[in-house]
Parts: sequence; structure tokens; C-alpha cells
Amino acid sequence: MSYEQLKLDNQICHRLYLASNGLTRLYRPLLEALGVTYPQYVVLMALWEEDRITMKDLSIKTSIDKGFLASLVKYLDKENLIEILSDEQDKRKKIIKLTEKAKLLEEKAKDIPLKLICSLDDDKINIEQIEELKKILDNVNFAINEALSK
Amino acid sequence: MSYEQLKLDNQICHRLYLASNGLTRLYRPLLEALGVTYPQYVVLMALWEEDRITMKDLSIKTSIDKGFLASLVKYLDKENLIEILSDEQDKRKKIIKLTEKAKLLEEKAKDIPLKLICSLDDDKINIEQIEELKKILDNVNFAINEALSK
DNA sequence: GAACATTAGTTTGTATACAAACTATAAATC
DNA sequence: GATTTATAGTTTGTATACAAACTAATGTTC
Repeated sequence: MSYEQLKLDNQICHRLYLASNGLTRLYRPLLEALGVTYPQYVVLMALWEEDRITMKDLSIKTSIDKGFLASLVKYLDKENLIEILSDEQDKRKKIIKLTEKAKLLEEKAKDIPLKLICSLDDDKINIEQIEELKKILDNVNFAINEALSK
Repeated sequence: MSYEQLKLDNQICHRLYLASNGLTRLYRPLLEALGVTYPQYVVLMALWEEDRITMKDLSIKTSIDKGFLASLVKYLDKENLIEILSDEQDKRKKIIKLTEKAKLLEEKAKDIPLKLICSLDDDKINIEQIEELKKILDNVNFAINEALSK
């Protein structure tokens, strides 16, 4: 007598939840070589792309909540992967800057995305599907952000 | 000088991570009416579909880790949404059973999936895309599970 | 049937994720 | 230029998420 729309198998959200958690678990052993976790790695990726940006900009770029970002940055600082500078113009702002240690890690990290894809059976997922997935997820994420900001 | 494959914009995983977190946030206000969080709601959906199953089967059905499931079940029990029976045949097993209170909640929950979809702008995401997404995610999740179990 | 291996479930420790309340600085308004 | 408002970032509390180590019951092997 269960409602069709409440069945787990009909839930797109549950599939996304499983995929996201599953990928984080797949990343774990690969990231161990860098000594960071998945969200910490996301922060590093953002900084490898654009160094010396504020907490605010880092939060926007990664879409990581400012509160959580504060704890990630605290950890990365403790691990000597970033430095926290203060903005002389605007004393509210903090500028996050990669250390040499973190810059060297980028070289070590560059093969991780490919390794992750390769660990997945390419009979099940091919390039076209990945591209299609990317496009749909961009639309979904856009719609989610729109809905959340209402 | 940043490596292309490390750019956030090229990360399929980051999109999945954002979509999953974003949807959980969108669910939050809808689930408030039930007094449960997203993972607790997943457990309820599993039980609405198939009541009186073991922790093991519940873990398989929801793909929720057994350790985490233990804490969810503990909460649902405290909230009087489930009862925990012990299997007389096999004393290791515990059987999870919905209470009347939880069965009544199903009626209240049945509109939630539609409400969630409706909160998203349908210019951005349509039915065909959702179906396509579902299909691709099934393949991705299959490949992830295969890779994780190696 | 004693010894060993397997299975079901719990506990513990650490890291995520995020709302909400907070502090400090800067900008806007009068 | 004092008052108000907005912004950048921190802290706190609660709930995920999961690995790893654990307990207790069941199966298997000799």
C-alpha cells in the first residue's frame, strides 16, 4: 500500500545522495597520498586555480558554507598547507594563500581525477554519459540554488 | 599554470557533491513537518515500502552504512517512530518495525517528492532530463559499488 | 563438542555539513 | 560625525557519514 512516489527506487535524490557519498569514499584512498580529505581537497583545488583569495570568494568558488570553510581552513593552516593573511584595506577580510608545500602537492594531485575515473568500469559509464551528466547537473544545481535563495 | 583536470569546473564529483548537499537542504523545510531529517526519512521510506526487516536488510535497501544506521534507528526509536524486535530464531538479528505513528506519517509524506520537484524551475529541468539523470546515476552507482567492493 | 571463522549489530573516534547566533569592521544614512 | 545597516568571518550546537575495533551469537571444521 506504499505510495509509488515514496519508493526509494523512484527517488532521484537518493541516487544523488548515494553517488556523492560513494565518490567521496572512492576518493579517500587516493587522497591519502596527499594527507587530505575530500572537502579539504576541494579547497586546495580552488586555490590551485586562484591563489590569494578571501574566505568569502573561496566560499563562493567552492560553494562550501562559510562556517564549514572556517574549520577546513583552520585544519589546512595547522597542516601548513595555507597561510592566512589579513587585508590591510579591509580589516574584516582574510586572504588565504597556498604555502610551497601545498603548491608541490598539486603535482602529486594532478593524476587523481583520471585515476578515479579509471577505477570505474567503462562498460557502465562512457564519456558521452559523463558529459550529459555534467550538463544535467549544471541545470539541477542552478535550479537548486535558485530555489534555496528564495 | 593550474592543471585543467584539477579545475573545479571540470569536476563531475564536485557537481554531484553540490547537488546532493543542495537537495538535502531543500528537503529540510519540507521534512520539518514530519520532524525528521533526510537520512531518517530515507529509513522511513524503506520501511514504508517493506516493514519488519532486519538492520542488515535495512542497510542494504537504503545503502546506509550499518554504523550510521544504528544511530538513525536509535533516534527513530526514541521518537517512537519504530520498534525494535529481536528475532527468536537468530538472536543476533534485530527486526525493525514501524509504529502506528510512523504509518500515519506516510500519508503526510506522500506529497513531499512532488513538492520538492515543483520547487525547482522546470525551465531548467524537465521530465526527460530527470529520467536521463536517473539512468546515468544508476550506471554510475553500479560502477561505484563495484569499485568499492574490490 | 571444542576451536575457529563468519555474521549481525554496537561503539568510538574523527571529519563533514549547516543553521543560528555571535564579533568586528566597514558603508550608508541622517 | 553619531547612528544604523550591511558585510566578513568565527563559534557553537546538532546531525551526518564512515572506518575500525568491538561484542555476541551462529556456522563450520576437525
